[in-house]
Amino acid sequence: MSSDTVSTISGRERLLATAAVMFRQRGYAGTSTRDLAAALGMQSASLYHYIGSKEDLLFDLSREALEVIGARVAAALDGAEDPVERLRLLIRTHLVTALSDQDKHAVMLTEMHSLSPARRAEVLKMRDQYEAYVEGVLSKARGAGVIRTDIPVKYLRLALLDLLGWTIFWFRPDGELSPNALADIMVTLYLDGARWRPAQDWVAAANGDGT
Amino acid sequence: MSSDTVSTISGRERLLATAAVMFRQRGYAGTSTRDLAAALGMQSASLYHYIGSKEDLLFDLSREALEVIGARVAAALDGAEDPVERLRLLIRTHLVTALSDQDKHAVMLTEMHSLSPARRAEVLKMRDQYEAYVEGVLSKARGAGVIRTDIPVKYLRLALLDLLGWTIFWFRPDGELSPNALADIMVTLYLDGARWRPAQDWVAAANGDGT
DNA sequence: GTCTATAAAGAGATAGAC
DNA sequence: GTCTATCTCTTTATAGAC
Repeated sequence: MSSDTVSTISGRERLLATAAVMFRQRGYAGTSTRDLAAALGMQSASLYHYIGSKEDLLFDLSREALEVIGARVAAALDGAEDPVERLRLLIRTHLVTALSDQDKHAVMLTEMHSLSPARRAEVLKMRDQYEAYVEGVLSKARGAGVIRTDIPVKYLRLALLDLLGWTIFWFRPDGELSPNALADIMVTLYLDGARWRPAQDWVAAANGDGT
Repeated sequence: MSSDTVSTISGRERLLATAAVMFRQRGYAGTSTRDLAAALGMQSASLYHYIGSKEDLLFDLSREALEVIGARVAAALDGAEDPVERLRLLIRTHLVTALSDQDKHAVMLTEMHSLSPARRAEVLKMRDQYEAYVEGVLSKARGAGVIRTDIPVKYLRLALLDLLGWTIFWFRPDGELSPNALADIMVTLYLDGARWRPAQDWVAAANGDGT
C-alpha cells in the first residue's frame, strides 16, 4: 500500500465507491446512470470518461471484492500451521475484510445476475476458487482430527460461508460490536455451536498443541 | 387448505409463481412486464387484469413468504415443550418451508429494496416480528440452561438466521441432499459446532429430559 | 380474459464543444 | 474532465375493441 492510498482518491475510485453504495441500496438495475452521476455532482455523460459501460462498474466491483478477500485471507493464513488456528484466522480475516467494505461485497453477492453471461461466469469462477480454498482449509483441519467427520466437508464449507457471507447484510459499523468482536462470536459459534456445555475442558483435550 | 389447492391453479397464482422465478433469476428491476408476460404466453397489457402494478407482485410475494414461514414454524412448535426440541423444530420447519418455495423466499430476501418505502416498511415489520419470535425461542432455551450464555442472544439469533436464510441461495432440489437431511446437518452444526468431539456423552448430560 | 395500439417517461450511450 | 444536446430503445401503464 503506497502512502497516498488513503489521502488521494482518483475519480475512478470515487465512482466505484459511489456505485457500490447505490447498487447496494437500490440494486444495479434500479440505479440509473443519471442517479449515479447526480450523486457525484456530474452529468451522466461524464461517467463515460471513466467507464465504457454501466456494467463495467458491477464487473469491476465484483472482481475487486473477491480479489481482496482472497488475497487477505491467504496472507493471514500464510505463517500459521495449526489447523484450528488457520480456521480461526480465515473466519476473522474474511469477516473483517468483508465488513471493511460492506457495499462492495454485498453488491457482489446479490447483483451477480445482472452481469452478461461471460462476465458472470468469470466472477463465479473466482468465487468458486475462493470457496474451494475455504473447503481446503476445512479438509486439512479434518485430516488433522480437529473437525467433525460425520458431516460432509462440502456442507461444513457452505454453512461457514452462510455465516460469513451474509453477516454483511445486517452488520452495522456504528453498532455495539466491532468487526473483531463479531469475528470472535462467529469463530466460537462455528467451532463449538450454540449449545451450553457442562464443562469446556474437552476443548483443550481435543486441541492438542499444534500437530 | 381446500382440496383443489394443488390441482387447480388460478391465473393469479400462475402469475405470482412465474414472477417469483423470474425476479429471482434476473432481479425485480431486471425483469420487464414484457418478459413476464412472454413467459406466460400473453401480452404485457394482459397482466393488468390480475394486478394493479408490477410492484404488487413483489409486495404480495414478500408478504406471502413471511406469512407462510411464520405460520408453519408456529404450528410446528405448537405441541413441543422441550426447549432444544423446539429449536430443532424451528430450524427444520424454517428450512423445509423456505426450500419448498426457494424463488419466493429468495426474492423476499434480496429484492425488498425495490418496494416503495411504505410497503418495504410493512414487509420489514413482518420480518422483524418473525425474527423476534426466533429470538424468543432461543431465549427460552437459554433460560432452561441448554443454550450458551456467553454470546448475547441477539447474535445467536442473527447467526442462526444467516444459516437458515441464506441456504436457499445454494440449495439445489435435485441435489444429493433432501431438505430434511440438510436440516439435520444444520441442527447439528448450529447446536454443536464444527469441531470434533472426543466423546459426545456430554450431550445427554446437558440435555436433561425436558424440565 | 386477452388483444392491439399507444401514451409518457426513463433508460444507456454517443457526439462534439469547451 | 465535464458539459449540453440528443439518439434510440425500453419501460410501465392505460384505452378501448373483442
